[in-house]
Amino acid sequence: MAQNDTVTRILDTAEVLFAERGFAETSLRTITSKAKVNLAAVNYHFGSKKSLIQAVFARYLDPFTERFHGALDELERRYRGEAIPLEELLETMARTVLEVPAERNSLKVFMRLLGLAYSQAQGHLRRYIQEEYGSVFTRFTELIRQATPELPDAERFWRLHFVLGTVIFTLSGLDALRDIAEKDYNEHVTVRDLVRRLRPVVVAAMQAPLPAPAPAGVREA
Amino acid sequence: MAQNDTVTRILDTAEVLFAERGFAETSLRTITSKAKVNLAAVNYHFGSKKSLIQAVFARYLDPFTERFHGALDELERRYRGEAIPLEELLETMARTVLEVPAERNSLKVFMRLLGLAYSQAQGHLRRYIQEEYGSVFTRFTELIRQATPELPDAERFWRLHFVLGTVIFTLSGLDALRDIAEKDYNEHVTVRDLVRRLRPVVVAAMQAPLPAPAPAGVREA
DNA sequence: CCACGTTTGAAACAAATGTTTATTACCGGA
DNA sequence: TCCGGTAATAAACATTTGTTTCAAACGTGG
Repeated sequence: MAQNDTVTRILDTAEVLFAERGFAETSLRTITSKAKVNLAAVNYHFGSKKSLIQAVFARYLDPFTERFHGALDELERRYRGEAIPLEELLETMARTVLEVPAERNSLKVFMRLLGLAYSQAQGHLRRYIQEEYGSVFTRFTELIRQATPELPDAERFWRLHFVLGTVIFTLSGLDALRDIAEKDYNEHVTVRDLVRRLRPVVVAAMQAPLPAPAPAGVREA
Repeated sequence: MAQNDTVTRILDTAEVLFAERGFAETSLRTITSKAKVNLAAVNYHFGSKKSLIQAVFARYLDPFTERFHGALDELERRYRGEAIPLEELLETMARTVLEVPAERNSLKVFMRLLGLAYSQAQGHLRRYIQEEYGSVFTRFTELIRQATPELPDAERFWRLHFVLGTVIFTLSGLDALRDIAEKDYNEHVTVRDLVRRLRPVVVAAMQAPLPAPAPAGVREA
């Protein structure tokens, strides 16, 4: 029991500090002192700081992928081979992302961590996430493909990343943006609120008219 | 001349390393050894690592703001008090962003730095950029406001950042994404090409229907 | 050519970091 | 009760970090 308590307290403290300051900017001493555990406990229970970072992500992503696979199973069952509508897919994705951390009231922490996973260098983290959780993303993009047959493959590829950029960028900079929004528009912004605002924008982006064809013969370095 | 050479070589090296690995993950020793200058040169010429980071940004943002102000002057002259169309404003922004680093073939570095400025903690950097370059952004958003009178202020604020996220995320990760796109779709992607694809998506995002009103009484931590 | 302010250089500094090492405390099963 | 391994603790370790120091080299104006 004592061991579990120490492990949990380290994870709880680490995820908050990581989300607030990033990985390199958060020392093990800051984590352990705030968590009221011994410094060596991190290396004892997790092996290294890198492993601790991965464990922080696993605690969110493991239940997420499980639920998301389940939700996609359910969708495929419901639509029996027919293409699942785009809105339905995006909605399911959003709902699952919101569900998992809601159980611990840590939605904004999870969002910020996702942002950090992309923006911070941390090659080991990207590799870990890709290897451990890449398959669910592949499955999702394949369903998106079936939902948007009118889009050329390359166009869909780029638009998915456009949209991904919107979501990740906004959520990873949420704290700073929230401060401005609160000051300028006197509006308290929750993550849920942001998702509500994101929905029509993301749909519109995916369904935007195709770009004008590329002018021929134009070369660039 | 030798002094200028040292300063320039530090800045050239630092901006590349910062863009690749982030600020905290790039040590002064890595910078100075790669730039073939003495370690103490950074503190001598810039005072501190923080100031070096700011100087890296200033080298891009100074010419950018100058050009952008000029371009906006020209637009306002052309439209003489009437609201400038949204597309025109976005087009001008895009053109200016592309122009400045194009002179040094460093678009992706510039974009990546912009992304880091948002995502990395670095409170001093955000403060510096806000104080030094906030006015040109304020001017731009005011023109955007006049171009989209149908949008509530808060909604426009968030959509601008959604769009900013799309652009910065895509262009800063251009190399990696380009590789995938080339491999999977056998398509060589230029920056111009990407801007062409971005245009309808950005416009659609700004003009998307308003989100459903927030459910009342829902609170969140 | 000299003198003086500027720049470079090698070395040292203090502080902080992740990790390891022994030692002690704990605690459930024989 | 005593033994076993597991966990917690304090201390030390080896690196790495940004910064400072001070002497040497440089170069330019008199």
